[in-house]
Amino acid sequence: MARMSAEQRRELLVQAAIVVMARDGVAHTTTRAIVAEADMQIGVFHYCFRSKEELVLEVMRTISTRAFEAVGEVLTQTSDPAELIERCISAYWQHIEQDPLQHQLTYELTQYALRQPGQQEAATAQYEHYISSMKAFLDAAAEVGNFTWATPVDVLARFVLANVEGITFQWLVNRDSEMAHQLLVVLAAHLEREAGLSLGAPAGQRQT
Amino acid sequence: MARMSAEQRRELLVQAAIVVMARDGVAHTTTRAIVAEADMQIGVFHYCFRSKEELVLEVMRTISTRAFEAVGEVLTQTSDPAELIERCISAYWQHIEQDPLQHQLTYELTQYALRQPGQQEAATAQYEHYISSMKAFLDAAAEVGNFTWATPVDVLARFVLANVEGITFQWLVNRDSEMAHQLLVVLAAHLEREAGLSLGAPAGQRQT
DNA sequence: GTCTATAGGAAGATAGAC
DNA sequence: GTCTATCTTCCTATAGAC
Repeated sequence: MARMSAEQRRELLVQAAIVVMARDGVAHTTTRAIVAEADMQIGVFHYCFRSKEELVLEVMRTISTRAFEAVGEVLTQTSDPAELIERCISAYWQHIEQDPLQHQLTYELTQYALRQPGQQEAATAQYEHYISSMKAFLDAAAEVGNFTWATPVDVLARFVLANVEGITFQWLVNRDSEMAHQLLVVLAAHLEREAGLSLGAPAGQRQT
Repeated sequence: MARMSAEQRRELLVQAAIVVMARDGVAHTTTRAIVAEADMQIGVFHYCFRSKEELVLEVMRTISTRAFEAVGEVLTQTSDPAELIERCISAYWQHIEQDPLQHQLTYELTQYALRQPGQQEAATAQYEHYISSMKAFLDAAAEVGNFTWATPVDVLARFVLANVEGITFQWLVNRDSEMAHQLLVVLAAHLEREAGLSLGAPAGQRQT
C-alpha cells in the first residue's frame, strides 16, 4: 500500500468509522470492519490509534461539530421572526431525514460514552457543544429577528435541544414523518410565543 | 439447586437481567453475568430462553410497563389543573432521580432493538405503549381538571413524551438537576397554556 | 511505515453426565 | 430439570518480518 502519514490515515479511519457505525451501529462495529471500509490492513489500526476507544472519542469530536451546521445559513435568509423559526426547524428536519442513521449514531455514541468508564466527560462535552451551538443560534435569531426570548437563552437552548432530540428520537423509532412534522409545529408555536409573537391568541379554552 | 419451574426461572432471570443491564449497560451485559446475578448456573439459561435476544425482548416488555406507573396516582389527589400538571411532572421526576440507571436502560434497549435485525418492531411497540399511556393520562387529567387540551391529545401526548424523554436524556448526561427542573417548569408552563390557563399572560415582549 | 500471523481472551450456545 | 465442561466464533491487540 502507498505510504501515507499516520495523521492522514487517522482521518480516513475516522471517516470510515462513521460510515460503518452509522450503518451497523456502534455495538456491532469492529476494528476489522473499519479498516476494511477504509481499505487498509488490520495491522494499520494500532499505529494510528492506541485503542478502539481512542478512535471512538475522535469520532465523537468529529461528528458533534456537524450536527448543527446545516441550520446556520438560514439566519441570513430572512429576518421575519416567525418565518425564521419555521425555516430553521424545517432545515434541521431536512437534515435529519436525509441521513437518519447518522443521527441515530450520535445518540448511540452518547450512551456508549456514558457507559464507558472514564468517558462520561466525552458525553458531557458533546452536550456542552450542542448547547452552546443552540445558544449562539438563538441569540443570532433574536438579533436578526429583532426580538428577545421570554425565557433566559441559557434555559431555552436546553429546552429546545431536549425537544428536538426527543422528537428526533421518537421519529427514529416509528418513522412517522407526518407526526414528527406536527410535533415540530407545536415546538415552533412555543418558540413563537417565546419570541413574543401571537400575544393575543389563546392556545385553548376552559370548559364552562 | 432446588427444582423450580422453567417459567419461574424465566421471571427471575428477567429481573436479574434488569439489574445487571441497568448497572453495566446493555452492551456489556452477558448471559454469564445474568445467571450469576440470579445465582444460577450457565447451563440454565438455554432451557429457559432460546437465545439472549429472546430474553432481551422479555426485558423490554417488562420494563416498559413500569415507566409511567408512578405518575398515575397523582390524578386522584387534586383537581386543580395547574397543580395537577405540576404534581405529575414532579412525581415523574422523583421517579427518574430515584433510579437513573433504570431509565438510561430504557433508552439503551430501544436503540439495541433498533439495531437488531427483526426487532425494530419491539422498539415501536415500546413507544406505542408509552404513547398510549401518555394519551390516557392526558385524557384523565383533562377529565379531572375539567378542561380540554388545545392540541389534539394524539399529538400532545407525543409532544410531551418527546419533551420528557429529551429532558431526561439530557439530565442523564450532565446530571444538572437544577437545570432539568427549570426545563420542566417551561414544559409545565406550555402544558398550562395548552390547558387554556394563563390566557392573558404574554410570554415575551417585542423589542422597540 | 506496512503487512501477516497469531496471541489471548471473552462471548453465546451446546453436549451429555447426573 | 440441573450442572459441568467444552465447542465455535469473533474480538482487540501485539509480535515481528519486510
